[in-house]
Amino acid sequence: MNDIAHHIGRPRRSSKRTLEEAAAELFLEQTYARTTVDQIAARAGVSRNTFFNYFASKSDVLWVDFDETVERLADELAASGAEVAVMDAVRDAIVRVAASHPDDRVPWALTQVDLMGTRDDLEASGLRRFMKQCDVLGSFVLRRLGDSAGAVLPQAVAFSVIGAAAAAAGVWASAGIGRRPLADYVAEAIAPVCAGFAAVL
Amino acid sequence: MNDIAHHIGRPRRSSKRTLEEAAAELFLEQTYARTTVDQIAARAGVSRNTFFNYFASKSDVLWVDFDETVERLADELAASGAEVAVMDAVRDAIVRVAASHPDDRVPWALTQVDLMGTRDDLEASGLRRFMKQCDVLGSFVLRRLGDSAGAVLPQAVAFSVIGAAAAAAGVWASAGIGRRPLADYVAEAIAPVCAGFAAVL
DNA sequence: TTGTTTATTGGACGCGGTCTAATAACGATT
DNA sequence: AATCGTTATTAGACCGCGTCCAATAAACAA
Repeated sequence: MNDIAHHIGRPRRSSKRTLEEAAAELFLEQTYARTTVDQIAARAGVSRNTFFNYFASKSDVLWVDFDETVERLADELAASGAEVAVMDAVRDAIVRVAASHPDDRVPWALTQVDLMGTRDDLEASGLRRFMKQCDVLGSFVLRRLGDSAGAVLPQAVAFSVIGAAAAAAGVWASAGIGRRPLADYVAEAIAPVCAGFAAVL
Repeated sequence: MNDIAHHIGRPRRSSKRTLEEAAAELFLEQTYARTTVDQIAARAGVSRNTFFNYFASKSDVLWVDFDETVERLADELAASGAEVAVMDAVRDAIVRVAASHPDDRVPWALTQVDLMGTRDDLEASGLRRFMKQCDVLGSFVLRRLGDSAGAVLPQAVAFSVIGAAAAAAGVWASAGIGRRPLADYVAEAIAPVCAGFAAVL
């Protein structure tokens, strides 16, 4: 994952960051849809196949910032003690993850959605990440509650809380310069959801 | 949209239903991922281009049932009177839409997700529908609340409620034979979310 | 020098999706 | 019956994403 520590074998010629920056330039010039993988690779000075060596798909380059911060959700959840109520643990973990996101890094995916009507693979990559977070959160809630809550509620918690957080991220991204920190938006969005579930769990 | 009433021009040789049934057979035989558009068209007795004449994309064939029922959400929302509280209107509208769904029709999209790890375009089509419902619901909440609720809450309502409903649909789909009606799952999932927002709006 | 490991590269392929132009099948008009 | 307008189907070409494989290049180690 890191760019350092390659003691053996041929050294890397490029990096995720390099490719992301090359892609970012092209996205600004001609939008995401009109930018081909060949162009990104060419501007980064590597071949097309090398691009796929760093990213599994073209759209993955839109989510590097997002992926880096949201990877920590599982850790934050695991770090919560069993004495704190489930929904409080959920809310605090998500807000902490949001707070750890650098204020100036807006994932490209969120800006390009507004720019043009959300292309296919962009949506694919978005839902993949959405579902992944739901998996993480849903299994946590299921562990904490056991079978007592039935099959629906844990899933409902996961989908609605992550959904509210996604909505907050969207508003945050489109708020432009002068926006408040991401964690503020997220906290406002998920607090009612968590409160609602806390009342029935 | 309907298959009838083509008084002028060349009559249609196929229909969405025909193509969907041809696709369903192939999906059962070899899963969604391993089925090509050419195969679907061939089994339905038409050319590949004709398929795209009925569906905008391969994955759209997975959602015909879903699309048909969920198209009514906007109407249900519009039919609600201004005297009923916002979140009550939202909850009732969604439950009514869910109740109108025939119990035996499980959208292919929901079954194929379990079957194999959710292919790209399947996810793309899923998020497209998710976002569309969020648009419908979000603009309704915005109309009802005006600017008083800020920018985040209406979006948060839309995303979390639709998210909860999607979770319910997923549980419903994977519950197999003997499951309760879809509306039961949906009502259980979205009630806490609606209650949570009702407390702060 | 030789071997090992890893990264890069080129080339080919399949598939989804778009586009255009040609054609086929209908009703209506003359 | 011949013609016209309308709509559906079709063939064909094209682009771009993503995958696969074999060849090569660049490092280190023995």
